[in-house]
This record gives sequence, structure tokens and C-alpha cells, in this order.
Amino acid sequence: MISDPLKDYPGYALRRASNASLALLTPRLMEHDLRVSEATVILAIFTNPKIKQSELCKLLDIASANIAPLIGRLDKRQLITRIKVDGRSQGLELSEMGKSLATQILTIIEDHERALLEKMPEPLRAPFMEAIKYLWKPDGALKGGQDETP
Amino acid sequence: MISDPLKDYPGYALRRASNASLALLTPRLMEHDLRVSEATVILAIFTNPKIKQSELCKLLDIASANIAPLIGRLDKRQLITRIKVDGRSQGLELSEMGKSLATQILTIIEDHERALLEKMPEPLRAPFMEAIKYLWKPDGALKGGQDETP
DNA sequence: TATTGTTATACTCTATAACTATA
DNA sequence: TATAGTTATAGAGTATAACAATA
Repeated sequence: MISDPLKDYPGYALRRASNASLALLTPRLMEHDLRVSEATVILAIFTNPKIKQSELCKLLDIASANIAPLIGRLDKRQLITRIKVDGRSQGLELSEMGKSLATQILTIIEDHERALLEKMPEPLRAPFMEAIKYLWKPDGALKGGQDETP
Repeated sequence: MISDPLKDYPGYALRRASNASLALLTPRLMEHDLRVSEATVILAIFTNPKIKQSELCKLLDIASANIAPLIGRLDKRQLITRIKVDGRSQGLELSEMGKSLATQILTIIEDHERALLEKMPEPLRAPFMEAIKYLWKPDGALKGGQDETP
């Protein structure tokens, strides 16, 4: 009988489960001509109007080199507007079209995430969500909170 | 204050945690000139000698088009041997060098996975591992078990 | 006809380096 | 000097289509 030697390891299970989740979500967002990363950025701007690209990078753990073309695509589609903050940085906001798209994205993602959670027995859901947060740093260890000794 | 609108969703948390895990594991395997996918395949062959490529694909959820060049690289490095089963398929086995590398990989991965799990409080570890298995299909729904009605 | 393995190709995400301009 | 943003480029994972050889 063939068996998977890594199936009981958390990091491996994370990778497999994440891939399975993305395989379900990607085609649903593609109907709106959006990648998962683009949808994530749109929602982050929706929740944090006037956020700067550098702040988005920290929040979502994306390299600044990679967010530049992504923001460029959203700008070209007139989903966002850039508002000069100072000479070198710009606050990002959603256009009306962007806000409308954001609410549609939110519907898709909420439905997707609800379906994911419903795959596991109810008593495991809360412990799962609590546990997984120890494996990354929500809100990107951003300003405001007490950081781990700098 | 900047906040992440998706941080309480399981699929998003999976993606972030998986990326964080890979960012730690990748450089450690790179010291042995191995990608994560290559190390995974080596261990799968180690555990399942004579496994065929098509079985590896099902087990690890990799498209056959993508495993061909990967196997080719392992073959060129003389880490595996291909043993003809019939005219169109071949059983894969590790060479002595491959087996030696497999044990080193296992040490790295076990250390990595142990460190991951230790990031969360002990009482959450078992529920986490139990819960996450509902989000993918370990052993790729392979032969031997009772499948979901074909 | 179906299966196994392969090649070619393309898209996405990620990573690094080098650069401009501003503070 | 340090920060914000950009460009170019490369590496890696994943996806589809097309194909040859075999069962």
C-alpha cells in the first residue's frame, strides 16, 4: 500500500491544504479577471483607505518589487486612485468601481471560507483558527502594537 | 490603525502560514541543492520503493507534466534508478546515494516540523493536526481504501 | 480506447539586484 | 543615509494541450 510519509507533519499539511484551497478560490475570482493576490490587495485597500504601498507590503508580506506591477494593473483598470502623500509616497483608495468590485470579492471569499471551515467538524473549527495564528504574524507586526523587543 | 480584513479566514491563514513555513524550510534544503518538491518526492520514493510516476502524481497531487522534469533531475544526479515494470511504466527506487540523502532530508524536515508545532501551545497541537486533515485528502484517495462512490 | 510518460508553453507567486526620487 | 517606489530578471509551482508508446 502506498502511503505519504509527510502527511502527519504540520508544515506539509499546511502546504497541501493551502494548495487545495487556492485551487477552489482561483477560478471563482478569475470570473472577475482577478488573481488571488489582486483580490487580497483590493480588500486591504477597502479596509484601510489611504494605505501606502509600503504599508501594504508589510501587511501582506509581499516584496515591494512585486506589489508595484500589481498596483499598476489595478490602476490601469481604474479600480484604485493614487493620492500623493508626499513626494515619494501615495495613499491608495478604491474608485467607485473598485468599491463595487470589493463587495463582490468579499461575497465570493466569505462563501469560499465558510465552505472550507464547514469541511471540519464544528468543535475543531475554533481551535484550528486559534492554532494557525501562531504560525504567522497577523497584521504583519505593524505599528501600534507592542513589538517583540527591537 | 492598519488591519488585515482576511486574517480571521481559514483559507487565507493557510496561505500565509504555508508561505511562512516554506520560507524557513527552503533555504535549509537548498544547502543540499534540493527544492521542497524534490525533497518530498525523494521521501515518497524512500517510503514506497518501486512506486510509479503516475502513483507519485496521485499521492502528492502533482500534474504528471510537472513531475517528469523533476524525476529527470533526480535521475541525472543519480539519486534514483528507474526499473522497467512494463513497456510504458517504471518503478522508482533510491540509489545508495539517494537513500543517504533521504535520511539527511528527513532530519531537516523533522526538525523543521517540530519547530513549527512548538510555536503553538501544546493543547492546540493535536486539534490542529486533526482539523487540517479535513482540508485535503491525505494519501491522495489512493487505491486500497474505499473510495467515494465512483 | 485508455494509460503512462514526455515535451512545450504559459501564468502566477516569489526573490534579488539595481535604480530614481525624495526625506 | 534611509525610505518609497520602480524596473528588470530569475526561480519555482502549477496548469493545459499535444504527443508517442504501450496496454
